Amino acid sequence: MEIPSKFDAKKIEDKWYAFWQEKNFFKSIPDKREPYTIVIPPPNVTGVLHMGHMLNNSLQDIIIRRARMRGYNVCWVPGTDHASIATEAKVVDKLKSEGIQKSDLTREEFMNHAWDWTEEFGGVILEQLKKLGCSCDWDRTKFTLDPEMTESVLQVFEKLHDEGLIYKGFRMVNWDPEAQTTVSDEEVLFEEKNGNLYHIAYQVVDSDEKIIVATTRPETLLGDTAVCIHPEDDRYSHLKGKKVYVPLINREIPIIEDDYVAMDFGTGCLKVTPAHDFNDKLLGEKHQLEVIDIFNPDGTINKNGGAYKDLDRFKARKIIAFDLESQQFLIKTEPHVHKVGVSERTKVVVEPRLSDQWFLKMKELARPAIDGVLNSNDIELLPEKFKSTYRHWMENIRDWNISRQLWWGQRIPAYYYGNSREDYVVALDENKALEKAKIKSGNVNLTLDDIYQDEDVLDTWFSSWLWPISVFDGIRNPENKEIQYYYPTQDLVTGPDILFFWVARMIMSGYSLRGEKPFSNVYLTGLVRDKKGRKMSKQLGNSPDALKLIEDYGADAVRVGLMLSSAAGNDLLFDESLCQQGKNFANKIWNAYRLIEGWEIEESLRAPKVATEAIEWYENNFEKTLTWVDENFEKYRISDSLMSIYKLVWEDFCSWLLELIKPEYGQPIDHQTYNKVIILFEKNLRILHPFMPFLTEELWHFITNRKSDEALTVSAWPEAQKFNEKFINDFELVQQIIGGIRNFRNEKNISHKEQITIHINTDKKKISFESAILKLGGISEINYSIPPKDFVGGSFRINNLEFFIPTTIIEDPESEKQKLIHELNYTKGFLESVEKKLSNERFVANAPKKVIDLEQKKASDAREKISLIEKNLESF
RNA sequence: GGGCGCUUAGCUCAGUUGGUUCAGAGCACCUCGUUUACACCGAGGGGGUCGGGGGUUCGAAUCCCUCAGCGCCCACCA
Repeated sequence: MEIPSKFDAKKIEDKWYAFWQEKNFFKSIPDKREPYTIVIPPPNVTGVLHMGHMLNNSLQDIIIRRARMRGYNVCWVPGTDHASIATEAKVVDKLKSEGIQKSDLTREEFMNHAWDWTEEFGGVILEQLKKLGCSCDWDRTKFTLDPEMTESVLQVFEKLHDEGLIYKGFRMVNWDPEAQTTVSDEEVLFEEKNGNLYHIAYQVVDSDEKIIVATTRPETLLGDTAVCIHPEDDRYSHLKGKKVYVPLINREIPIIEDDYVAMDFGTGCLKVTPAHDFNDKLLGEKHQLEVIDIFNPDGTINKNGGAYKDLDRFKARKIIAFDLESQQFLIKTEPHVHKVGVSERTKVVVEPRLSDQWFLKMKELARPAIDGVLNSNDIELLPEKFKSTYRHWMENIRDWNISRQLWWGQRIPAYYYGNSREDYVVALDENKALEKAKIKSGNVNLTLDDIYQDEDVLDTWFSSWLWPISVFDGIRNPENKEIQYYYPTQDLVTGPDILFFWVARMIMSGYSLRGEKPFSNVYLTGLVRDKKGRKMSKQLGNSPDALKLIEDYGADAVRVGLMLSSAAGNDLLFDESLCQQGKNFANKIWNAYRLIEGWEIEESLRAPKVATEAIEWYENNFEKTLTWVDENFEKYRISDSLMSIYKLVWEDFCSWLLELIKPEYGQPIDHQTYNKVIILFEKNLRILHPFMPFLTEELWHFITNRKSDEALTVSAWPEAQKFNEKFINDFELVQQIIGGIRNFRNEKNISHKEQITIHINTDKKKISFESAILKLGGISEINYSIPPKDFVGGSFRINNLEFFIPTTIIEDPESEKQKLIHELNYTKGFLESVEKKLSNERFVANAPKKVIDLEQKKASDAREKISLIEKNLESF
């Protein structure tokens, strides 16, 4: 068979992926084996693969593939998330481009459009994951809006409502005027903005005096219901109990006192707008102030704004500031930098707004979740540094606003039957609701026409927080075989940005709904950043096209590139050159096989010593590396694992082992060596497979004709064996010696083709791996003796071995001498420092024996070296 | 404002309880090499007072204090 010298990933990737699927290697059904389960962090159904997905799905696939090879019943559940606000925004945009306004549509019409959209774009990202090589059990693909998933969500809503954990509250929430929905606290980003601090004069009623209030939002004065001063503020004490007029609208409002006011900020006097500010709301409640809402849902001023009605909030701010100034209410305006909350999705400034919303009480749910992660270690959270963040958040957790004023999502299963906001029941469908309503209202004559369902939908996270349970139908059928077998899952791999949105909430739902953790390990990856350290995002346009990367470099190469750059839990600065490195590595492995494959086998030949020794060394070395790899996997140090395999294959296998066993040009290889090297190559493929599934599967099938149901992907991960460190150490010395010889050749310009003889200053028995030195050093003969007096040549030292190589190039004796003197002085200085240490009584008294022994060995080695150099110097 | 973390070779980062091999790796760089697997290659090499300062210790990249720079999370100072 003719193997091309370049590995072409494109030619093989689809073939092997189809093969794996056809053979159902990724499929899992409960059996007697131990399960190994991962649920995918479901990407947005209409999303496309970006670098963050590539990173965490590569990681999951590597973990999954290794587990599969280790004999677990591996189940990786894929799926997508309906991402209510993001998807709805996309659909609204699309409709707008077609000249359709959302407000023109009925709920049902809009939903049809949204489903069309989902069917058109949904699942694209899952196809992309296949390109990356992800070995999910695709038959299990779930969507958070699937009917059974929705049913699970609604059941949970009902259950938590019945337990009193879900309640309806008239609360101040973050309102997104663009999307016209509430957003959770976690979806609000604070941005520093340049604004103004307006000093506004409020006329005191029945007095000539004015009181100056500082505010950043003059338009909210339309909703002012008090002015607040600090009770101990002498500047204003005479005004206690008086009233003021709100400028422009001349409404009378009281002056109240509260020590919440900071006397040293602004004028020490605060205007209170309970409808539009979180603090003012609290003040309002405390002092029983009137609440005047001045905004429409779209952020324009409502009828309470009088003359300013229908103005956009920012326009209103300008006009009111202008009016204040022209009517001499505005004392001064100073620039002021402050943080403003913006909606994560739409980037518009959120408006604190009072409205009826549904909430989930979190305090009780948080308790076991805190304990499980921080005390009992039931769940391992990695990297450790996130534990303190987690603790901080969980201990200060606030109730979760789970309602959204959107259509795309699970509609809240609350049905109203009366006029009061409390006249509602929670039920899974309207018939059940009707029955409940009849009972609750006492009115048996109610009909379906008398009840109507809540307009809001549930926050997306209210479905995804159930993900590890709901994908196995563990909500509706808690005792089913699947959930009992697969739950709790093993690992959760995701980005740190959704630790609170999602991870913490899954932990809470797991403990509270199943009484058991949802997963044993949480591994938070770093964020993928560009070379300038910016987070890769669509907005910035700095994220490379994930699919193009796979196209250009091959999936294996991209996976390797990502893994090489991602240290555990640290952010990674992604650079495309890392994919090139991955591609080079793939090509290297490919060519290693090409070399082996090209050898002609001669049955009658016996294995040369150099080959048997080299193989023995490599076998030990392999086991040592494998042990290290396994250890690192346990710690989720995946990139360290890969790096050690990378070095094992490229350096140890290719540069050392293959070079040592390679037969002379045109010569055949012996049967025994050939078989062994094939076995070793195959073992390399096994441990490479999780990282580079396509290439390794291809090569594995090259090696021998496999049966049709055989595949590397379901072969066994090698069991790490005991190894003999002595082989590795001895060979290391030999590597140094060969390095010394090569360096000598380089310096002296001796071609590698030229065979040379060498003297070593020892009459001891031969050095281990002598044959390796002969072969790779290009040495024709080793003499274990110092060279004769008339020797012409040079020398170098490795440890305390001195090597003499004859050369016709005569060194300048003076520079040679200077070099020796320099080395002598350095060694003497070193010896001095070691001796000083050894003569320090406190060192000898305190340091462990091991350390002292080492220092003594260093000293004696140094002495030996000094005498060696001095002897050499005598000849000058 | 509160909390957490980072700063080690040109770049990206390892460095696990302070003690051979602790000053490392990969990439990049320089020199040499068209050797019959691979130039997506081979051989060799240079490069860091471990952010600054102070302390603890026989011994510090590692522990403590402090300063500087950077990042993240949380938080309603109008």
